[in-house]
Amino acid sequence: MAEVVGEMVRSRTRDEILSVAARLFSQVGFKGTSLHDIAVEVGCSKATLLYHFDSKEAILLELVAPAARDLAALDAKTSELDTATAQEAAIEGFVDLVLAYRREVALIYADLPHLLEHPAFADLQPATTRLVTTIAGRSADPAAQIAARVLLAGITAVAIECDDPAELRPALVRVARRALVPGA
Amino acid sequence: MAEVVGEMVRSRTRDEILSVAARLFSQVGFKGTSLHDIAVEVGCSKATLLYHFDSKEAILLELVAPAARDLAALDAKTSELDTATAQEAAIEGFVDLVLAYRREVALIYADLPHLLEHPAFADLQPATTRLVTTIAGRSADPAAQIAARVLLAGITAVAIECDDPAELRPALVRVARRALVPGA
DNA sequence: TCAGATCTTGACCGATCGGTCAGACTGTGA
DNA sequence: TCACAGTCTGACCGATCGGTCAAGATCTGA
Repeated sequence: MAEVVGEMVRSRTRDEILSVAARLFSQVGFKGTSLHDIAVEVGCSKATLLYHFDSKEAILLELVAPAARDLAALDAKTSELDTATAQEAAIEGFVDLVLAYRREVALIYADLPHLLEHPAFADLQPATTRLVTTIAGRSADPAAQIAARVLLAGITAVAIECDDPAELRPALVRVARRALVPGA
Repeated sequence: MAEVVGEMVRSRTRDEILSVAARLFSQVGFKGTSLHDIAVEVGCSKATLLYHFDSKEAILLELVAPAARDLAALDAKTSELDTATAQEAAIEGFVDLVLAYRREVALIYADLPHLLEHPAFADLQPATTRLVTTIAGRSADPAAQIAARVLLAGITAVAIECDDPAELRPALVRVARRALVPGA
């Protein structure tokens, strides 16, 4: 029982560090946020941050890992479906993912070149590329690929700014279908 | 004549500073780029950079000013047109603008919150908002507004990565029309 | 009560940051 | 030749950065 309480106490500081860091990283960027900034908002010291995390970068990596993992899972899932089903599932799945992970996606978006250097995210780019292809209806037409990339980037950018995911979801799915699905 | 030669010499270093800074700012961000980084690539000293520009921030502001100005001009131009003509002109004008200023748009994109604090860019957000409305066909439907924002952000993101603007232009215009224009 | 584990911190570190300035170099026109 | 303007720079500045560490506080189980 005491172990559980200990875990909860430890989790509280650690979770608060992640929460504050996520907010600051998405507002002013990874480089625009200092350990000092995070510590002040959490109400602890820089040394506390670095007791819980190996480095500033480790905080970022821990924040974005779940979203990166779910992106890879979505890619894997849609690879197994036929073209039309996969396109629909990819559109809805992607919209749901970016709405669920708005902040994390903002971090990935802002620091993609930097994150791509990290081994943990080596598959991020290929997975994204495959997802683009799926959303383009597996079309070889360059215009369809471009359209898919426009919609993915646009959905991401708008989702990031969003306060009401439930209201936004149908509109995002609709604009993607309209732009990408034949006869939509 | 000597004045002209002097102008050319002065312009050369200054232009090179802007060119290198634009590339570095768009690759690793304003905060991710140091005066030292820029100086090393230009082949001069930090003091030379600050001889030609008042500050690091002044370099950024000078880089993005033309694009911001042309965005405002596009907004002004399309405000005077009827809805359908304005929508089409705004779509094409916006695509042309982001293709012409890919790097500068990347800088604006990455540092928007920071830039919006500067008086010179106070109208950037309102102009962008009006452009969204124009591209949405001046529709009051929130879904149309969302669709317009998705397309603007998506076109911007894809244009930034682009190597061949001439090839990309028709595809960008087409996906915007398809997503936004009734009966397209 | 006490040893050990966990959490926290102030002081400090080397490195880098944006920026300044006195002085040197170059070019020019009188 | 020389005064002046324009360009450039090395050395330096104060501030901030990411990170370390010895030590203290707290909690826990025996």
